[in-house]
Amino acid sequence: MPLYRRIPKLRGTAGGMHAGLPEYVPVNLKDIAEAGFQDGDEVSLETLKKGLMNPLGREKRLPLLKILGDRELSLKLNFKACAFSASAMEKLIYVLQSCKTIKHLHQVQSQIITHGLEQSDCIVPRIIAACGLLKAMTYAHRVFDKISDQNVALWNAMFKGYGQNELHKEAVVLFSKMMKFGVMPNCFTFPMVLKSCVKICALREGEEVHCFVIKNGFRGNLFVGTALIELYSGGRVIEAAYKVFGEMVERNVVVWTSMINGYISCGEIPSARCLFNLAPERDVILWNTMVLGYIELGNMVEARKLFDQMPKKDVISWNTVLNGYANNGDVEECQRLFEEMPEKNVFSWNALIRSYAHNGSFFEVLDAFKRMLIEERVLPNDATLATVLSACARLGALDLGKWVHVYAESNGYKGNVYIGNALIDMYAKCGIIENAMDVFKSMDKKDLISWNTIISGLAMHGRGADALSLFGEMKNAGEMPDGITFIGIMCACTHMGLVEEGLSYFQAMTEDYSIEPQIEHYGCMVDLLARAGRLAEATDFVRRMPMQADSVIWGNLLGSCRIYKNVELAELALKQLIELEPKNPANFVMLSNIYGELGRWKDVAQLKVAMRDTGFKKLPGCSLIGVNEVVVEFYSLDERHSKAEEIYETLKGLTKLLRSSGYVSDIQLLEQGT
DNA sequence: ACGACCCCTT
Repeated sequence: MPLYRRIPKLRGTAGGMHAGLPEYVPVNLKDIAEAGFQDGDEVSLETLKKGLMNPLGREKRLPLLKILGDRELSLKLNFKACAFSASAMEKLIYVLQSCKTIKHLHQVQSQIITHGLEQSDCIVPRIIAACGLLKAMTYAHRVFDKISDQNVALWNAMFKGYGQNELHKEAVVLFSKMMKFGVMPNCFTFPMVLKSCVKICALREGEEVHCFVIKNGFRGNLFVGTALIELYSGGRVIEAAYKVFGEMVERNVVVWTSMINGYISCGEIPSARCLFNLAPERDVILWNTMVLGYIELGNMVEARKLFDQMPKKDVISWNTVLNGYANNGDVEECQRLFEEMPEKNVFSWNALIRSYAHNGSFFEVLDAFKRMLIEERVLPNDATLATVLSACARLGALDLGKWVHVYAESNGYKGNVYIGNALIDMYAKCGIIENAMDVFKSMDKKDLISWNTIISGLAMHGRGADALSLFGEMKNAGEMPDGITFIGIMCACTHMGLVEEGLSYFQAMTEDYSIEPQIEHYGCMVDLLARAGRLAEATDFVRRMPMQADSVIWGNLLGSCRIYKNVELAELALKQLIELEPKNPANFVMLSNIYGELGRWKDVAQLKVAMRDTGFKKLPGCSLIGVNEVVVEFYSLDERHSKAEEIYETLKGLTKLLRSSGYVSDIQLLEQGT
């Protein structure tokens, strides 16, 4: 027990070796100091007793007095050697828990060692826990290995740390080591290890753990049972999960919830609902689970019906349905529900904002965000800022984006990967690739998305060489590229006209990285070839694709046909496009432009008729620019802006300026040619 | 000393 220290540490002049004195004596340095004693004082036991009794005779001190009894001892107080009582131990534990850096932890550890507590059952698990919070599990393992008597609590602390840090594989490996050493797990061990098995889809290992559970008689435990149900549900062996559920003698609402959740995640909603109806007790979490089940299977109507039936709703219930509407694109219902909510938290705001973003209503995203800031009841979190930044990216709202950047940094979101990634994207899309690069470089933790975002950002800005060199750095950093990475890479090659390189990256993607090319990749390759003028090869690529080319591919091909004035292929592309999207007049416009550029006015006229027959008008292209912190949208020949006249005057001036410096537009070329 | 079920992101 930590309360007791060996007597020699509290050196008494009359000797701690006094016959009959218990080997361990509780001491409390703080109390002794508080009672006015000082280091080096020689006191009789009687005095000490009186001093300690004096202030209020707190119960904590009584054991000391009891054990020391009435012996006539004279003690020389040695504060340094004198050790830790409960309160000092608590202090030490508190310090351990509040370690902010690994350096700090080392300092506390040296304290621990000075006091000879480095093997203490009470302290070591806390050290491991502190390592877990500091994401230093390798170090934790070193500490763990140095402990001679590893009890279950220590093992459990390791499992917990691994779980917290997503080191599930390590947890599972450690468990097999534990079994090999013959250490007896307890009821806390199994749920943690099983959870790690679920996380890494280690069903087989999980089954082995299940065997140990049975062997050690833990299968009646509610926590263990819940974990087993989750193991089998996660492994899509719902029958096995149900077997565990059925064999449990005692089931609480958590067990029922896990089982129902298992059916839901296996897509068996009728079974889930059946169990839901049978459940002897339904708490708000079970209701929420069932509502979410319907939502996940796309049944918003049933979800809403259940939601309306709920006897008690918490903020999560509301958010669940809110998110359902947000993800299903029902902005109106989402909005309505949001206003009705009795209590809103940051998730509620995020759902509303995301529903706008999902719907492409980016101005509303910004408005909702501003409203959130003004109302001040709920602070935005990293998810909020990431969504807002992506809206800024879409709108080109650089000023607000910059503002969010400053806000994020002054609110401690500096190390957040989501925000970092969103910032890279925002700056790239707003045209400031240097800032995107700065953000990228400043991130001390980067993930795959950070690399993908900066690579495609550079590619889009025509900085293909930088994109490709970053791809090299990415590999050096040990980050595994995925399909998205290669889209960026191929895009970079396309921009630089590096056809052969592009083709070889495409090959490497499948051969070296075993990434199965998606339609986007084929599209990139078609684009790569077509833009380089190798239209025949591009067409060939389209033919050899394992899937049907979509409108994007044909559209891009049509675009290249315009540049290289290949009418036959353009007509073929248009034919495909009309089949794929008969309602999109933009396709006609493209071919019509090609005819026009070649002076085939008869064909242009014919196409116009065909286009009119479709009955659809081409939506004019829309541009968005940020002016004085406000984003303005305008169309071709748009006169809605209050300063339209001024704008067009400026534009005219700009065009004049461009011409005087030798710029010739396509239209003029056309005029000259005919 | 240690534990389970529901809402959030690029």
